[in-house]
Amino acid sequence: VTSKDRHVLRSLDTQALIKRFRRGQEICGASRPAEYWYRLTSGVARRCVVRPDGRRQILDLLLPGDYFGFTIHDQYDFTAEAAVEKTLVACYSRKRAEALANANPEIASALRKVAFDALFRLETQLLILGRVTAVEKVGSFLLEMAARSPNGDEGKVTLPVSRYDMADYLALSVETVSRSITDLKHRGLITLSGTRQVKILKPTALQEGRH
Amino acid sequence: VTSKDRHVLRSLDTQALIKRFRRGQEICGASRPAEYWYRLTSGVARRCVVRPDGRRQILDLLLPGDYFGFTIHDQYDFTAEAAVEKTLVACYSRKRAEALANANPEIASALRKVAFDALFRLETQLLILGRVTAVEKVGSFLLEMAARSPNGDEGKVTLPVSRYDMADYLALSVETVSRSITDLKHRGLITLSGTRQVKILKPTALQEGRH
DNA sequence: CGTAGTCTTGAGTATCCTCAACGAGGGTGG
DNA sequence: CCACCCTCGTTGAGGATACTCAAGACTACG
Repeated sequence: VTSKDRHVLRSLDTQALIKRFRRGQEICGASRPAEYWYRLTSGVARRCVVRPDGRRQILDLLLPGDYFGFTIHDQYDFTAEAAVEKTLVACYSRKRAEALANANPEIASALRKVAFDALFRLETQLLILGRVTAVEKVGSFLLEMAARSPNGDEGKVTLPVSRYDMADYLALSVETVSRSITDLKHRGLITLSGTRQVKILKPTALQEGRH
Repeated sequence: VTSKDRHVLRSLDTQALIKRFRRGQEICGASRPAEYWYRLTSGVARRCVVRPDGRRQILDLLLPGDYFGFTIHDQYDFTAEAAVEKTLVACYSRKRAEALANANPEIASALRKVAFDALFRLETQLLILGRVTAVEKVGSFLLEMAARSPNGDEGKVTLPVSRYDMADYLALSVETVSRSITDLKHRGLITLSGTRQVKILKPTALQEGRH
Protein backbone atom coordinates (compact mmCIF):
# COMPACT_ATOMS: atom_id res chain seq x y z
CA VAL A 1 0.00 0.00 0.00
CA THR A 2 1.63 3.20 -1.14
CA SER A 3 1.09 6.63 0.35
CA LYS A 4 -0.77 7.48 -2.81
CA ASP A 5 -3.25 4.68 -2.15
CA ARG A 6 -3.74 5.97 1.37
CA HIS A 7 -4.35 9.41 -0.01
CA VAL A 8 -6.85 8.15 -2.55
CA LEU A 9 -8.76 6.29 0.15
CA ARG A 10 -9.01 9.45 2.23
CA SER A 11 -11.46 10.71 -0.31
CA LEU A 12 -13.86 8.23 1.29
CA ASP A 13 -13.51 10.03 4.60
CA THR A 14 -15.99 12.74 3.69
CA GLN A 15 -18.64 10.02 3.77
CA ALA A 16 -17.23 8.25 6.79
CA LEU A 17 -18.62 8.05 10.27
CA ILE A 18 -16.03 8.36 13.01
CA LYS A 19 -16.92 6.36 16.10
CA ARG A 20 -15.22 6.27 19.43
CA PHE A 21 -14.99 3.15 21.60
CA ARG A 22 -13.96 2.36 25.13
CA ARG A 23 -11.85 -0.59 26.07
CA GLY A 24 -13.75 -3.85 25.52
CA GLN A 25 -16.58 -2.23 23.60
CA GLU A 26 -17.90 -3.99 20.53
CA ILE A 27 -17.21 -2.31 17.20
CA CYS A 28 -19.14 -4.81 15.13
CA GLY A 29 -20.68 -8.13 16.03
CA ALA A 30 -20.91 -11.55 14.44
CA SER A 31 -24.11 -12.46 12.62
CA ARG A 32 -25.16 -8.88 12.18
CA PRO A 33 -25.60 -7.28 8.76
CA ALA A 34 -22.23 -6.28 7.32
CA GLU A 35 -23.00 -2.66 6.58
CA TYR A 36 -19.58 -1.12 6.97
CA TRP A 37 -15.93 -1.39 6.15
CA TYR A 38 -13.65 0.05 8.80
CA ARG A 39 -10.32 1.76 9.25
CA LEU A 40 -8.73 1.96 12.67
CA THR A 41 -7.77 5.58 13.20
CA SER A 42 -6.20 5.39 16.63
CA GLY A 43 -6.00 2.92 19.49
CA VAL A 44 -5.98 -0.86 19.14
CA ALA A 45 -8.67 -3.38 18.28
CA ARG A 46 -8.96 -7.12 18.00
CA ARG A 47 -10.97 -9.15 15.55
CA CYS A 48 -12.04 -12.42 17.13
CA VAL A 49 -14.34 -15.41 17.04
CA VAL A 50 -15.49 -17.80 19.74
CA ARG A 51 -14.74 -21.44 19.08
CA PRO A 52 -17.07 -24.35 19.76
CA ASP A 53 -15.14 -25.14 22.96
CA GLY A 54 -15.73 -21.63 24.27
CA ARG A 55 -12.21 -20.31 23.71
CA ARG A 56 -11.64 -17.04 22.00
CA GLN A 57 -9.39 -16.87 18.95
CA ILE A 58 -8.07 -13.50 17.83
CA LEU A 59 -7.97 -13.49 14.04
CA ASP A 60 -6.35 -10.13 13.54
CA LEU A 61 -4.82 -7.37 15.61
CA LEU A 62 -5.76 -3.94 14.27
CA LEU A 63 -3.36 -1.04 14.61
CA PRO A 64 -3.84 2.53 13.35
CA GLY A 65 -4.13 2.56 9.56
CA ASP A 66 -5.41 -0.99 9.26
CA TYR A 67 -8.60 -1.64 7.32
CA PHE A 68 -10.95 -4.44 8.33
CA GLY A 69 -14.47 -5.73 8.01
CA PHE A 70 -14.04 -7.37 4.61
CA THR A 71 -16.35 -10.29 4.07
CA ILE A 72 -18.12 -11.97 1.20
CA HIS A 73 -21.13 -12.76 3.29
CA ASP A 74 -23.99 -10.49 4.20
CA GLN A 75 -23.16 -10.83 7.86
CA TYR A 76 -19.92 -10.46 9.73
CA ASP A 77 -18.41 -13.78 10.73
CA PHE A 78 -16.41 -12.24 13.56
CA THR A 79 -16.61 -9.75 16.39
CA ALA A 80 -14.39 -6.69 16.57
CA GLU A 81 -13.69 -5.03 19.90
CA ALA A 82 -11.61 -2.11 21.05
CA ALA A 83 -8.61 -3.29 23.05
CA VAL A 84 -7.80 0.06 24.66
CA GLU A 85 -9.65 3.19 25.73
CA LYS A 86 -10.27 5.94 23.22
CA THR A 87 -10.15 3.76 20.15
CA LEU A 88 -11.27 5.65 17.07
CA VAL A 89 -12.68 3.91 14.03
CA ALA A 90 -13.72 5.31 10.67
CA CYS A 91 -16.79 3.49 9.34
CA TYR A 92 -17.43 3.46 5.60
CA SER A 93 -20.80 2.42 4.30
CA ARG A 94 -20.08 -0.62 2.20
CA LYS A 95 -22.68 0.23 -0.39
CA ARG A 96 -21.44 3.75 -0.85
CA ALA A 97 -17.76 2.70 -0.86
CA GLU A 98 -18.49 0.12 -3.52
CA ALA A 99 -20.37 2.67 -5.57
CA LEU A 100 -17.41 5.02 -5.36
CA ALA A 101 -15.04 2.20 -6.28
CA ASN A 102 -17.19 1.41 -9.30
CA ALA A 103 -17.08 5.03 -10.36
CA ASN A 104 -13.39 5.56 -9.69
CA PRO A 105 -10.81 2.92 -10.66
CA GLU A 106 -8.18 4.51 -8.43
CA ILE A 107 -10.33 3.87 -5.39
CA ALA A 108 -11.02 0.32 -6.56
CA SER A 109 -7.31 -0.31 -6.96
CA ALA A 110 -6.47 1.14 -3.54
CA LEU A 111 -9.22 -0.96 -1.99
CA ARG A 112 -7.77 -4.07 -3.58
CA LYS A 113 -4.44 -3.25 -2.04
CA VAL A 114 -5.72 -2.82 1.50
CA ALA A 115 -7.52 -6.14 1.09
CA PHE A 116 -4.22 -7.73 0.04
CA ASP A 117 -2.72 -6.08 3.09
CA ALA A 118 -5.25 -7.82 5.31
CA LEU A 119 -4.39 -11.02 3.52
CA PHE A 120 -0.74 -10.53 4.30
CA ARG A 121 -1.46 -9.94 7.99
CA LEU A 122 -3.41 -13.17 8.12
CA GLU A 123 -0.60 -15.09 6.41
CA THR A 124 1.88 -13.74 8.90
CA GLN A 125 -0.27 -14.83 11.80
CA LEU A 126 -0.77 -18.23 10.22
CA LEU A 127 2.98 -18.68 10.01
CA ILE A 128 3.33 -17.76 13.66
CA LEU A 129 0.59 -20.17 14.71
CA GLY A 130 2.28 -22.90 12.71
CA ARG A 131 5.51 -22.67 14.66
CA VAL A 132 6.27 -25.56 16.95
CA THR A 133 7.23 -24.28 20.39
CA ALA A 134 5.61 -21.59 22.49
CA VAL A 135 8.86 -19.63 22.74
CA GLU A 136 9.05 -19.49 18.95
CA LYS A 137 5.49 -18.23 18.73
CA VAL A 138 5.98 -15.52 21.32
CA GLY A 139 9.31 -14.52 19.75
CA SER A 140 7.77 -14.21 16.30
CA PHE A 141 4.91 -12.23 17.77
CA LEU A 142 7.31 -9.71 19.29
CA LEU A 143 9.14 -9.40 15.97
CA GLU A 144 5.89 -8.84 14.10
CA MET A 145 4.80 -6.17 16.54
CA ALA A 146 8.19 -4.50 16.11
CA ALA A 147 7.79 -4.62 12.33
CA ARG A 148 4.32 -3.09 12.52
CA SER A 149 5.19 -0.43 15.09
CA PRO A 150 6.21 2.96 13.78
CA ASN A 151 9.49 2.95 15.74
CA GLY A 152 9.99 -0.76 15.90
CA ASP A 153 13.19 -0.82 13.86
CA GLU A 154 15.21 0.18 16.90
CA GLY A 155 14.03 -2.94 18.66
CA LYS A 156 11.84 -1.07 21.12
CA VAL A 157 8.23 -2.17 21.13
CA THR A 158 5.25 -1.25 23.23
CA LEU A 159 3.00 -4.29 23.30
CA PRO A 160 -0.48 -3.11 22.30
CA VAL A 161 -2.32 -5.84 24.21
CA SER A 162 -2.41 -7.81 27.44
CA ARG A 163 -0.93 -11.25 27.99
CA TYR A 164 -4.44 -12.65 27.73
CA ASP A 165 -4.87 -11.17 24.27
CA MET A 166 -1.46 -12.46 23.25
CA ALA A 167 -2.55 -15.91 24.41
CA ASP A 168 -5.74 -15.76 22.35
CA TYR A 169 -3.81 -14.50 19.35
CA LEU A 170 -1.19 -17.24 19.57
CA ALA A 171 -3.57 -20.01 20.66
CA LEU A 172 -1.60 -20.60 23.86
CA SER A 173 -2.54 -20.43 27.52
CA VAL A 174 -1.74 -17.23 29.38
CA GLU A 175 0.65 -19.06 31.66
CA THR A 176 2.66 -20.37 28.75
CA VAL A 177 2.90 -16.89 27.23
CA SER A 178 4.15 -15.52 30.51
CA ARG A 179 6.68 -18.30 30.94
CA SER A 180 7.95 -17.86 27.38
CA ILE A 181 8.56 -14.18 27.98
CA THR A 182 10.52 -14.76 31.17
CA ASP A 183 12.43 -17.46 29.33
CA LEU A 184 13.38 -15.03 26.55
CA LYS A 185 14.37 -12.53 29.20
CA HIS A 186 16.60 -14.99 31.04
CA ARG A 187 18.25 -15.99 27.79
CA GLY A 188 19.13 -12.37 27.16
CA LEU A 189 17.17 -12.02 23.92
CA ILE A 190 14.92 -9.26 25.25
CA THR A 191 14.60 -6.89 28.20
CA LEU A 192 11.45 -5.58 29.80
CA SER A 193 10.52 -2.21 31.30
CA GLY A 194 7.23 -2.81 33.01
CA THR A 195 5.08 -5.47 31.40
CA ARG A 196 4.43 -3.82 28.06
CA GLN A 197 7.73 -2.19 27.10
CA VAL A 198 9.98 -4.68 25.32
CA LYS A 199 13.41 -4.16 23.90
CA ILE A 200 14.57 -6.74 21.40
CA LEU A 201 18.28 -7.41 21.75
CA LYS A 202 18.82 -10.34 19.39
CA PRO A 203 16.23 -10.42 16.62
CA THR A 204 17.81 -13.30 14.68
CA ALA A 205 17.90 -15.52 17.77
CA LEU A 206 14.26 -14.61 18.42
CA GLN A 207 13.34 -15.82 14.97
CA GLU A 208 15.06 -19.15 15.50
CA GLY A 209 13.47 -19.65 18.90
CA ARG A 210 14.77 -23.07 19.85
CA HIS A 211 17.49 -23.05 22.46
CA VAL B 1 -18.67 -15.04 -5.04
CA THR B 2 -21.76 -15.36 -7.20
CA SER B 3 -22.00 -17.19 -10.49
CA LYS B 4 -22.27 -13.82 -12.12
CA ASP B 5 -18.88 -12.84 -10.72
CA ARG B 6 -17.42 -16.07 -12.04
CA HIS B 7 -18.92 -15.32 -15.41
CA VAL B 8 -17.53 -11.79 -15.45
CA LEU B 9 -14.07 -13.05 -14.63
CA ARG B 10 -14.19 -15.48 -17.52
CA SER B 11 -13.85 -12.50 -19.78
CA LEU B 12 -10.24 -12.46 -18.65
CA ASP B 13 -9.76 -15.93 -20.06
CA THR B 14 -9.25 -14.71 -23.59
CA GLN B 15 -6.02 -13.17 -22.36
CA ALA B 16 -5.09 -16.06 -20.09
CA LEU B 17 -2.36 -18.58 -20.51
CA ILE B 18 -3.34 -22.12 -19.57
CA LYS B 19 -0.45 -24.11 -18.15
CA ARG B 20 -0.29 -27.75 -17.25
CA PHE B 21 1.75 -29.13 -14.36
CA ARG B 22 2.82 -32.52 -13.14
CA ARG B 23 2.70 -33.57 -9.52
CA GLY B 24 5.27 -31.64 -7.47
CA GLN B 25 6.05 -29.15 -10.21
CA GLU B 26 6.43 -25.51 -9.26
CA ILE B 27 3.73 -23.14 -10.50
CA CYS B 28 5.35 -20.01 -9.16
CA GLY B 29 8.31 -19.50 -6.89
CA ALA B 30 9.12 -17.28 -3.95
CA SER B 31 11.26 -14.21 -4.60
CA ARG B 32 10.47 -14.15 -8.27
CA PRO B 33 8.65 -11.26 -9.95
CA ALA B 34 4.92 -11.50 -9.34
CA GLU B 35 3.77 -11.30 -12.93
CA TYR B 36 0.59 -13.33 -12.76
CA TRP B 37 -2.60 -13.98 -10.90
CA TYR B 38 -3.83 -17.53 -11.12
CA ARG B 39 -6.95 -19.62 -11.15
CA LEU B 40 -6.80 -23.34 -10.57
CA THR B 41 -8.76 -24.96 -13.38
CA SER B 42 -8.42 -28.60 -12.44
CA GLY B 43 -6.33 -30.71 -10.11
CA VAL B 44 -5.00 -29.60 -6.73
CA ALA B 45 -2.21 -27.24 -5.70
CA ARG B 46 -0.63 -26.10 -2.48
CA ARG B 47 0.71 -22.68 -1.60
CA CYS B 48 3.56 -22.98 0.86
CA VAL B 49 6.56 -21.36 2.50
CA VAL B 50 9.64 -22.80 4.15
CA ARG B 51 10.17 -21.75 7.76
CA PRO B 52 13.51 -20.81 9.32
CA ASP B 53 13.72 -24.28 10.90
CA GLY B 54 13.37 -25.97 7.53
CA ARG B 55 9.79 -27.11 7.93
CA ARG B 56 7.26 -26.50 5.24
CA GLN B 57 4.02 -24.72 6.05
CA ILE B 58 1.13 -24.94 3.63
CA LEU B 59 -0.65 -21.59 3.61
CA ASP B 60 -3.50 -22.50 1.32
CA LEU B 61 -4.92 -25.51 -0.42
CA LEU B 62 -6.12 -24.68 -3.93
CA LEU B 63 -9.05 -26.54 -5.43
CA PRO B 64 -10.64 -25.98 -8.85
CA GLY B 65 -12.10 -22.50 -9.09
CA ASP B 66 -9.79 -20.97 -6.48
CA TYR B 67 -7.86 -17.85 -7.36
CA PHE B 68 -4.41 -17.23 -5.91
CA GLY B 69 -1.19 -15.28 -6.35
CA PHE B 70 -2.42 -12.09 -4.71
CA THR B 71 0.36 -10.06 -3.15
CA ILE B 72 1.14 -6.44 -2.47
CA HIS B 73 4.83 -6.97 -3.10
CA ASP B 74 6.62 -7.14 -6.40
CA GLN B 75 7.71 -10.66 -5.68
CA TYR B 76 5.80 -13.69 -4.53
CA ASP B 77 6.35 -14.47 -0.87
CA PHE B 78 5.40 -18.12 -1.31
CA THR B 79 5.83 -21.08 -3.60
CA ALA B 80 2.92 -22.77 -5.34
CA GLU B 81 3.18 -26.37 -6.46
CA ALA B 82 0.87 -28.83 -8.12
CA ALA B 83 -0.18 -31.56 -5.69
CA VAL B 84 -1.45 -34.02 -8.30
CA GLU B 85 -0.73 -34.92 -11.91
CA LYS B 86 -2.44 -33.01 -14.69
CA THR B 87 -3.04 -29.85 -12.71
CA LEU B 88 -4.26 -27.06 -14.95
CA VAL B 89 -3.79 -23.41 -14.08
CA ALA B 90 -5.01 -20.29 -15.84
CA CYS B 91 -2.41 -17.51 -15.61
CA TYR B 92 -3.57 -13.92 -15.92
CA SER B 93 -1.03 -11.20 -16.53
CA ARG B 94 -1.34 -8.98 -13.49
CA LYS B 95 -0.77 -5.81 -15.47
CA ARG B 96 -3.35 -6.63 -18.06
CA ALA B 97 -5.87 -7.84 -15.48
CA GLU B 98 -5.47 -4.63 -13.51
CA ALA B 99 -5.89 -2.60 -16.66
CA LEU B 100 -9.09 -4.46 -17.42
CA ALA B 101 -10.29 -3.96 -13.86
CA ASN B 102 -9.60 -0.26 -14.14
CA ALA B 103 -11.61 -0.12 -17.36
CA ASN B 104 -14.46 -2.28 -16.15
CA PRO B 105 -15.93 -1.88 -12.65
CA GLU B 106 -17.67 -5.23 -12.87
CA ILE B 107 -14.32 -6.97 -13.21
CA ALA B 108 -12.90 -4.93 -10.38
CA SER B 109 -15.80 -5.90 -8.15
CA ALA B 110 -15.52 -9.57 -9.02
CA LEU B 111 -11.78 -9.45 -8.37
CA ARG B 112 -12.43 -7.95 -4.95
CA LYS B 113 -14.72 -10.80 -4.16
CA VAL B 114 -12.29 -13.54 -5.09
CA ALA B 115 -9.72 -11.77 -2.93
CA PHE B 116 -12.19 -11.80 -0.03
CA ASP B 117 -12.68 -15.47 -0.80
CA ALA B 118 -8.97 -16.08 -0.35
CA LEU B 119 -9.18 -14.13 2.89
CA PHE B 120 -11.95 -16.38 4.10
CA ARG B 121 -9.96 -19.52 3.28
CA LEU B 122 -7.07 -18.17 5.32
CA GLU B 123 -9.31 -17.35 8.26
CA THR B 124 -10.74 -20.84 8.20
CA GLN B 125 -7.27 -22.35 8.24
CA LEU B 126 -6.22 -20.03 11.05
CA LEU B 127 -9.15 -21.22 13.14
CA ILE B 128 -8.16 -24.82 12.50
CA LEU B 129 -4.54 -24.16 13.44
CA GLY B 130 -5.70 -22.48 16.62
CA ARG B 131 -7.50 -25.54 17.89
CA VAL B 132 -5.95 -27.29 20.85
CA THR B 133 -5.68 -30.99 20.18
CA ALA B 134 -4.53 -32.80 17.07
CA VAL B 135 -7.80 -34.71 16.78
CA GLU B 136 -9.69 -31.43 16.70
CA LYS B 137 -7.44 -30.09 13.97
CA VAL B 138 -7.78 -33.16 11.79
CA GLY B 139 -11.51 -33.27 12.39
CA SER B 140 -11.96 -29.65 11.39
CA PHE B 141 -9.81 -30.26 8.34
CA LEU B 142 -12.06 -33.08 7.20
CA LEU B 143 -15.12 -30.89 7.70
CA GLU B 144 -13.57 -28.06 5.73
CA MET B 145 -12.69 -30.37 2.87
CA ALA B 146 -16.25 -31.67 2.90
CA ALA B 147 -17.56 -28.11 2.79
CA ARG B 148 -15.32 -27.25 -0.14
CA SER B 149 -15.94 -30.43 -2.09
CA PRO B 150 -18.69 -30.38 -4.68
CA ASN B 151 -20.49 -33.40 -3.15
CA GLY B 152 -19.30 -32.98 0.40
CA ASP B 153 -22.75 -32.40 1.86
CA GLU B 154 -23.42 -36.11 1.93
CA GLY B 155 -20.43 -36.57 4.19
CA LYS B 156 -18.35 -38.31 1.55
CA VAL B 157 -15.01 -36.65 0.90
CA THR B 158 -12.05 -37.56 -1.25
CA LEU B 159 -8.99 -36.11 0.44
CA PRO B 160 -7.13 -34.11 -2.19
CA VAL B 161 -3.70 -34.50 -0.57
CA SER B 162 -1.41 -36.94 1.18
CA ARG B 163 -0.98 -37.30 4.94
CA TYR B 164 2.27 -35.39 4.59
CA ASP B 165 0.50 -32.44 3.04
CA MET B 166 -2.16 -32.59 5.73
CA ALA B 167 0.60 -32.49 8.33
CA ASP B 168 2.18 -29.43 6.74
CA TYR B 169 -1.21 -27.76 6.46
CA LEU B 170 -2.11 -28.43 10.09
CA ALA B 171 1.39 -27.89 11.50
CA LEU B 172 1.46 -31.39 12.94
CA SER B 173 3.76 -34.34 12.39
CA VAL B 174 2.66 -37.00 9.90
CA GLU B 175 2.51 -39.58 12.64
CA THR B 176 0.12 -37.49 14.70
CA VAL B 177 -2.14 -36.96 11.68
CA SER B 178 -2.23 -40.68 11.05
CA ARG B 179 -2.93 -41.45 14.70
CA SER B 180 -5.72 -38.88 14.83
CA ILE B 181 -7.41 -40.42 11.84
CA THR B 182 -7.33 -43.94 13.27
CA ASP B 183 -8.60 -42.46 16.52
CA LEU B 184 -11.57 -40.85 14.76
CA LYS B 185 -12.20 -44.15 13.00
CA HIS B 186 -12.17 -46.15 16.24
CA ARG B 187 -14.52 -43.67 17.84
CA GLY B 188 -16.97 -44.19 15.00
CA LEU B 189 -16.98 -40.61 13.77
CA ILE B 190 -15.70 -41.50 10.29
CA THR B 191 -15.10 -44.50 8.07
CA LEU B 192 -12.37 -44.98 5.48
CA SER B 193 -12.34 -46.66 2.07
CA GLY B 194 -8.70 -46.78 1.15
CA THR B 195 -6.65 -43.94 2.53
CA ARG B 196 -8.25 -41.03 0.72
CA GLN B 197 -11.96 -41.81 0.76
CA VAL B 198 -13.54 -40.57 3.97
CA LYS B 199 -17.14 -40.76 5.05
CA ILE B 200 -18.14 -38.43 7.84
CA LEU B 201 -20.69 -40.06 10.12
CA LYS B 202 -20.99 -37.55 12.97
CA PRO B 203 -20.12 -34.03 11.82
CA THR B 204 -21.07 -32.33 15.08
CA ALA B 205 -18.90 -34.67 17.14
CA LEU B 206 -16.05 -34.02 14.69
CA GLN B 207 -16.38 -30.32 15.32
CA GLU B 208 -16.18 -30.78 19.07
CA GLY B 209 -13.20 -33.10 18.85
CA ARG B 210 -12.45 -33.75 22.49
CA HIS B 211 -13.44 -37.20 23.70
C1' DC C 1 -7.37 0.95 51.61
C1' DG C 2 -9.75 -2.59 49.42
C1' DT C 3 -11.00 -4.81 45.15
C1' DA C 4 -10.74 -6.45 40.55
C1' DG C 5 -7.90 -7.48 36.88
C1' DT C 6 -3.34 -8.61 35.36
C1' DC C 7 0.95 -11.09 35.60
C1' DT C 8 3.92 -14.55 37.31
C1' DT C 9 5.42 -19.01 39.27
C1' DG C 10 4.79 -23.97 40.84
C1' DA C 11 3.37 -28.99 40.45
C1' DG C 12 1.22 -32.74 38.00
C1' DT C 13 -0.81 -34.57 33.92
C1' DA C 14 -2.00 -35.06 29.09
C1' DT C 15 -0.48 -34.37 24.55
C1' DC C 16 2.57 -34.22 20.74
C1' DC C 17 7.17 -34.79 18.66
C1' DT C 18 11.15 -37.67 17.60
C1' DC C 19 13.23 -41.83 16.36
C1' DA C 20 12.42 -46.31 14.74
C1' DA C 21 10.41 -50.13 12.46
C1' DC C 22 7.26 -52.28 9.31
C1' DG C 23 3.52 -53.05 5.66
C1' DA C 24 1.23 -51.70 1.30
C1' DG C 25 1.14 -49.94 -3.32
C1' DG C 26 3.16 -48.26 -7.77
C1' DG C 27 6.64 -47.84 -10.94
C1' DT C 28 10.99 -49.43 -13.25
C1' DG C 29 14.27 -52.52 -15.12
C1' DG C 30 16.31 -56.93 -15.54
C1' DC D 1 7.07 -62.05 -14.53
C1' DC D 2 9.43 -60.90 -10.61
C1' DA D 3 12.80 -58.44 -7.85
C1' DC D 4 13.77 -53.99 -6.50
C1' DC D 5 13.18 -49.29 -5.06
C1' DC D 6 10.62 -45.48 -3.56
C1' DT D 7 6.93 -43.09 -1.47
C1' DC D 8 3.21 -43.35 1.46
C1' DG D 9 0.81 -44.82 5.58
C1' DT D 10 0.61 -46.89 10.08
C1' DT D 11 2.06 -48.26 14.79
C1' DG D 12 5.21 -48.36 19.02
C1' DA D 13 8.22 -46.38 22.79
C1' DG D 14 10.37 -42.56 25.17
C1' DG D 15 11.08 -37.83 26.10
C1' DA D 16 10.02 -32.96 25.66
C1' DT D 17 6.44 -29.51 25.83
C1' DA D 18 2.20 -27.17 26.93
C1' DC D 19 -2.12 -27.35 29.50
C1' DT D 20 -4.73 -27.39 33.87
C1' DC D 21 -5.34 -26.24 38.51
C1' DA D 22 -3.63 -23.53 42.18
C1' DA D 23 -1.62 -19.87 44.63
C1' DG D 24 0.71 -15.70 45.24
C1' DA D 25 2.59 -10.72 43.65
C1' DC D 26 1.75 -6.62 41.30
C1' DT D 27 -1.03 -2.75 39.30
C1' DA D 28 -4.77 0.39 38.52
C1' DC D 29 -8.65 2.48 40.19
C1' DG D 30 -12.54 3.76 42.88
